[in-house]
Amino acid sequence: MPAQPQPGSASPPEADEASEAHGAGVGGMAMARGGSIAAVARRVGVSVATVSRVLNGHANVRPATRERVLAEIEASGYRVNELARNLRTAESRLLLTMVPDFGNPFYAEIVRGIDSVARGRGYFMLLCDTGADAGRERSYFDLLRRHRADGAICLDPATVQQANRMMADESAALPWVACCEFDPAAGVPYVGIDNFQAARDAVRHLIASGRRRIALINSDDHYLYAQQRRDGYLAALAEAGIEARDAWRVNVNCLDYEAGAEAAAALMHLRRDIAPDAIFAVSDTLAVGVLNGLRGALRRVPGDVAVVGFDDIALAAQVDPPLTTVAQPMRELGETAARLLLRRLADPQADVPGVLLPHRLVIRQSA
Amino acid sequence: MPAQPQPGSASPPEADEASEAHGAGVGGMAMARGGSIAAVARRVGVSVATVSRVLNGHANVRPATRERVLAEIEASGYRVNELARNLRTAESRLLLTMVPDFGNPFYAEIVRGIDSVARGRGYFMLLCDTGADAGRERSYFDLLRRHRADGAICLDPATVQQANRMMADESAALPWVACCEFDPAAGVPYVGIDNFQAARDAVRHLIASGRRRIALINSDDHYLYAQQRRDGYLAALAEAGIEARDAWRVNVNCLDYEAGAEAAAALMHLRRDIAPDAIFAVSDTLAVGVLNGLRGALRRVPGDVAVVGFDDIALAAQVDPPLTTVAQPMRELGETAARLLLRRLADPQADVPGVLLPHRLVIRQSA
DNA sequence: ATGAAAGCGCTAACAG
DNA sequence: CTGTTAGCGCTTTCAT
Repeated sequence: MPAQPQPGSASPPEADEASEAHGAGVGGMAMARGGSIAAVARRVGVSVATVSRVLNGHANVRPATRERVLAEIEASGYRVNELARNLRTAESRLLLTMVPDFGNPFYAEIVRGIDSVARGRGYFMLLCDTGADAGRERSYFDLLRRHRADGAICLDPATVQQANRMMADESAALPWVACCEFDPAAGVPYVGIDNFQAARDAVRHLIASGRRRIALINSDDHYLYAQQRRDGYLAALAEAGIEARDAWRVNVNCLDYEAGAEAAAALMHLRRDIAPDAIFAVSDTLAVGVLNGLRGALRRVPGDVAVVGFDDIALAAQVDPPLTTVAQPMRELGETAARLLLRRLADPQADVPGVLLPHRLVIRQSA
Repeated sequence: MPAQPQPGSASPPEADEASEAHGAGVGGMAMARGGSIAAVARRVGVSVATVSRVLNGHANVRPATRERVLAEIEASGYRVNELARNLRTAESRLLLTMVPDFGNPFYAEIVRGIDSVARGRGYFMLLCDTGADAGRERSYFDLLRRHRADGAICLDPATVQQANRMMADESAALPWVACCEFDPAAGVPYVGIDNFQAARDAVRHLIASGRRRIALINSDDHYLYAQQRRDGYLAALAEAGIEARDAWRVNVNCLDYEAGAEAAAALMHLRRDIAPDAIFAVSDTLAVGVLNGLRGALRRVPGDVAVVGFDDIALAAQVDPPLTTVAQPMRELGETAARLLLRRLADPQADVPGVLLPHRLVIRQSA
């Protein structure tokens, strides 16, 4: 490697370059150490094209020239201005992720999966908590149209449905993928699990262990995933010849602990002969709340009431008793969503498939 | 409002505009409905400047003209290209948030606070999980230098320290604020709590309720916040005349449930006469793990061992027994961090202060 | 292998 | 009140 000035002793860039077209004055953008690509080019004595080639690792640059450019970049601390690059290449290299609530560990883990593959492919993540401002005037998809992000992944069931509804044909044209909540008929790439089967598996387990009065704490029935899980629940009851009582079904509009605790408390107020001896909650956070609500109602788990959750977040193994739950491959869900989106971005023509990932019933001690 | 074409019947934009300099061909950027600002201007019969003025709500546009422009924008579905705007205005309107682990509800809630004020001021959030790729070659602060984000908020203690160390003077020059982990001497704006006091409060509570053999499960002692909490712990013991045993202090390098459970199990293996009758964990996630570890060791909480956590995440109130903990104003921490950063961005000269927010001991049933 | 030059779409002087 | 115009810093033909 050629001799270079020490980083600490690097001369103040541009200090005496009178020919600098746009100086480091107030408001100018070239205030960064190293200035613009033009400044680097001039100092090295090559053209901006050459510097650009070096920057982007193009092959057709003589090694000696490349070295000189690299040395100057190193010495001056030059950094490419991605604002300019983005305009020129017409891409932001940002992926928009819409999540209903990243306080929920389930979503947090999916987001992690997205982040990991995105970063590996040179993209960063724009994160929007859709629950943060429900009364928003504009669609988050506008961020795509305004070129703020190149593509989007939507984890929010409400937003997924709104998208499928509001932009019947445009929806499929925009580069986005639905994650967890999806409508195969919408023509939008998606990744999720077989919610019907998963719910049926859970309820079958409850039935197999002798429970007959099984309650379902579900999220809003407007959501497809909620409908599918409800249907799986009903199917399991039906095939066991158990009459499904309306009183056993409660819908909550929020998946937090309190909602689960309240729902469980309400369920325990049912007449003694129809009071549930099992509760299936469609989210582990809900189920943890259920455990708490049951404790408040002086019920033992699983003695008096068995509890099955959904997702298998890390917390599920920590509570008392450890939660039996339907595991979703959260990490893979996020990774797959990102990969599908990236594939779509690489080739807008490619028709990206919908993919279903396997779920798994994890039996611990709550049921 | 003047008559406008229905959205559904809007004519296909640019379809027959031969004079379009850069068409909607492959690779062109103006493929968005409505084309570029120039296309809108031409269709309305005004200059690009006028359209830009309307777009940006500048006052000096005749109402009639404004209406015509607005109508065309509405009809064509034109959306401003933020890539171009960003280059021109030299700002990305993105805030970078670095978090060590957004699976931890503590950070998730802070991030929410950041997101909420950022969005309210027209900024979006670039979220990076610093734990995701520890062996990264480049500093996340490079994202600032490359103009990928206008400013940064760092929630990761390791990254905060690295920043303070690696860029002694440059650090203070970059627009960023430290959150939760901070060094007042570094000259970097920050927001956090008084960790020393908070820890002392927690341990004093334990002592006041008759505990004498108090263990501390702390994070890595390299972190300032860990040192401060340790000192608060030691101070409380000292003022009560309790000798601090080394065996009572365990450091973990990860704040997840398992780490807490393991630490608690280890602590319960101590000789009977020095086995702790209380455990103070510096994070609620750790404390929840402790509860689990204690259960495994057949200890009762708080009967045999009292437990105090830190943060007061929503989960704290749900576990059995409900966790006594030091509450941090998570939401406000995030909001304040964002506000400090935004203030710095609005006026680079302004010297933004460090701010300490109040903590509060929440007494539930674990201690 | 290298350079000259043309913009990407937008904002903001400046001029009228 | 409106238009003309000069770039923002970069990538990328197209020449040489």
